[in-house]
Amino acid sequence: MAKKSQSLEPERRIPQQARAEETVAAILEGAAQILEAGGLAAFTTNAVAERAGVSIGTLYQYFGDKNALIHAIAARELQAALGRVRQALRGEIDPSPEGRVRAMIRAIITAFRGRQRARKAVLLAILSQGGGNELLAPVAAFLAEHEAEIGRGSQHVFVALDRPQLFVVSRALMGAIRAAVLEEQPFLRDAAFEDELVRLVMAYLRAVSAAA
Amino acid sequence: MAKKSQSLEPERRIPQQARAEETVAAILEGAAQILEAGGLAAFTTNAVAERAGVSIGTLYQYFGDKNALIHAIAARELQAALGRVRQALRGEIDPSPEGRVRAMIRAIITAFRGRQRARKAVLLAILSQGGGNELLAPVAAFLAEHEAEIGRGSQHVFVALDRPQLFVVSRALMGAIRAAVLEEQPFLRDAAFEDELVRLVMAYLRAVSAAA
Amino acid sequence: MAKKSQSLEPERRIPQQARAEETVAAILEGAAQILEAGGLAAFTTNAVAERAGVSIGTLYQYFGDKNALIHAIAARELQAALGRVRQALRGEIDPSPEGRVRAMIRAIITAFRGRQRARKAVLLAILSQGGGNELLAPVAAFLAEHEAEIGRGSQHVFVALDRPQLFVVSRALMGAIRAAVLEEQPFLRDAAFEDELVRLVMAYLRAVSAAA
Amino acid sequence: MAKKSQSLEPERRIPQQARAEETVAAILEGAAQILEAGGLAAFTTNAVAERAGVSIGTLYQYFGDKNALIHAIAARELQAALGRVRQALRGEIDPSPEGRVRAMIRAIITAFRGRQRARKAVLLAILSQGGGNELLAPVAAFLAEHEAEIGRGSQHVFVALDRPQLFVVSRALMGAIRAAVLEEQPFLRDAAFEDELVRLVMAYLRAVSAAA
DNA sequence: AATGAATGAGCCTTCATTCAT
DNA sequence: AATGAATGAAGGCTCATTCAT
Repeated sequence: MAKKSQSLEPERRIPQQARAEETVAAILEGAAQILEAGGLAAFTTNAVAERAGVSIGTLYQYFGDKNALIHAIAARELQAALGRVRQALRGEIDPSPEGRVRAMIRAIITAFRGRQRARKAVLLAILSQGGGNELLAPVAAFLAEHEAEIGRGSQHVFVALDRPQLFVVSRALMGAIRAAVLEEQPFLRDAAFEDELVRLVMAYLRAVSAAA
Repeated sequence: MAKKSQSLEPERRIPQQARAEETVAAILEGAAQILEAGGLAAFTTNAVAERAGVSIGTLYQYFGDKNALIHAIAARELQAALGRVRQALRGEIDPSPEGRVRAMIRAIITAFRGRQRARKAVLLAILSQGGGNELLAPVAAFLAEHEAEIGRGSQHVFVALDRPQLFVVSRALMGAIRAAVLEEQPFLRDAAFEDELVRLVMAYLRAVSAAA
Repeated sequence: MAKKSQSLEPERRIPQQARAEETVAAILEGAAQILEAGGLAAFTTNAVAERAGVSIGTLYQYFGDKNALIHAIAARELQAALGRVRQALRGEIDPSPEGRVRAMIRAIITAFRGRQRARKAVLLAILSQGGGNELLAPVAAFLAEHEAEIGRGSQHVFVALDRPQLFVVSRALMGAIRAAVLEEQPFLRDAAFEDELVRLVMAYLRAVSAAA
Repeated sequence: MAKKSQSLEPERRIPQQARAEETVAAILEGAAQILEAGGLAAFTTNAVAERAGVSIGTLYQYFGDKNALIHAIAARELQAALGRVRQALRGEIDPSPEGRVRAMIRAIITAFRGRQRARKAVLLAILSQGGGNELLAPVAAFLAEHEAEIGRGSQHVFVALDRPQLFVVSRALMGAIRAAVLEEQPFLRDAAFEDELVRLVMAYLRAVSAAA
């Protein structure tokens, strides 16, 4: 794989017309489909272009190289996932801390369902080029933001977490979910899995607050 | 047409002479070095052979295909890592459950130093072909063995964990450590980080045992 | 892993531009030249591409694999040979059955001159993969067509031949010619040789029709 | 394939001891088995050595290169075939010309049964290197010898065939049989096939003698 | 803006052959 | 005589990328 561009955004040509945006969207969608259907092995620029119904030349008009394309889908998938989490958190009712934690975990797990292969492939591709860091930032930010929310409120069970503590919970939680995705664990959909994740987070939060 | 091999062991020829064993060792070492130096992208059979100071034909005499080679290093690296953890656990004194947990976590963190890229690359390669399951056996064995140890003793705080629970703790713990490594977090060496990990695991274990 | 193709026609891409058709023609011609010059041993995809003045990638754009290429030249050579036979049959005058048989035999012998090595190589290649059957269709069609012609006319000496009989005459005839060619027999050009072949075929046809 | 030796006989070392002869026999038998089982594609020197239960080095002690090995089996197979034909001709009873012809044809067909793949592979290999001529000598000799026999006797239906005539019948006959073998025609075992061959030869012989 | 034919570096793999033991 | 580990030239094939139209 050539290493030329690291940018998350298309670089060659910034779409300025409606048609161009459609083209970019088609390419991105085609890429996601290829990934979902055949994994990273089937993910060739030619295959993506064909699936997108676009010529290979056009693809290169919007994505400087294969890398740029991968980063673009990664970003797209990530945004979509975060959006779904945010969405899922909107409707939540149970205001207890555990209720909130569970809501968040469920939202995340849910966000990770569907197009699992594509997600896995993207993850793998990103990781294999050491470009993962940029993508973690939004996740961390999201967690921090909602962690804060959880700590707030009348019940206020939790003290605020410091940096390392925030790091540990968030990465531990994501680590478990990510592993389930990457290893294609069947219990990803089980209620028991969700329960254990809730237990993990809650136990940690309580322990931290007890120590304070 | 090539006949694909999935075995962890070299398949083509089982070394019968001293020279042959040296050759296999050289290839494995060469492979690890290439991986460490250039990651998966640089990992070509020709490069490995050259680094190992062996002809490409010789490499294929012992490893049916590129895959077999990757599996072999994966197994080797894994054994080495587990060995280092085991080693680190030997010297431990504090017999309390928390002492044991801390010892293990410290051992793992320690084991994660050196040849990180190679380890990462191997992991990626294995994961990207879905062939990882076979490699889990030794890990499971190791965990079972030490879980038993941990659960032993007068205090006996913990009940045995079931499959999903084991998955959650282990992956959460590894997820946090891995993230710290990959993101090159400075607090990787801090005692505070270790403390939080211990807190996480202990809190979870207590919560599980309390629920039982 | 490559996906094997058995089709007689280029499969990868059906030429849609004039340039593409030229390219395919160039490849086919290059392949025939390589075969003629160096036989099957020299027939490597790289050599063909180079001789054709085309990149190896381009070759594979039109021929899924080496096999597809061989089948394509085989089909081409066969068509050409049949064409020459057909051509040679045009000018014939003597309308008697023997006259027709002789015309055909002479046409075949004539058709066997030039690019002999290429023809031989193609034949060998096809046979060595057992894929020859598909190529028999045109030959069968040709024979049927001309057999009908021969059987026509007032004299109507011949009954239609059944499958084994057709096989026997055609292969016997071709066997004798082929042997003469391969062994480079000097009498290949003698009228006497042609006479004997005619005698062989006529005698057989008469025997069959007498038995019916 | 390297082109070094064209000799029919092992060249490196002429077996002078019983053990050596056994070794050569084992290699030849192994080669025939490999050919029968996997065709020309599976016929690698290493595979032959292994099947023969001999080291690759030993194989090269007796056969200078792969070619020499192929020629050796070809010669062996040919001798065996001729032997079987001779054998089959011994017991023949029907002394009529047609009886003799049929006996010979049946003997030849019979000789071609069994190990068809090996025979085919050998034939192909020989032909593809243009080295076939040397192998024809024994066949020609055999045919001449027996042709004479057939023409002899009280009934004496046939005049002696001249060179081109002998060539035509023999090659036509062999051509039909060879084609049936190479194309793996199922009717190779049918009585009808034999009948047609007999008809072909007899018709030709009668035509020649009638003309004389 | 788009097309798609063309490119070619380079990968994986095979297998005939050698030679030290 | 025999062994078998080692060799390495060479072949088939892929795929990211370019550029003339």
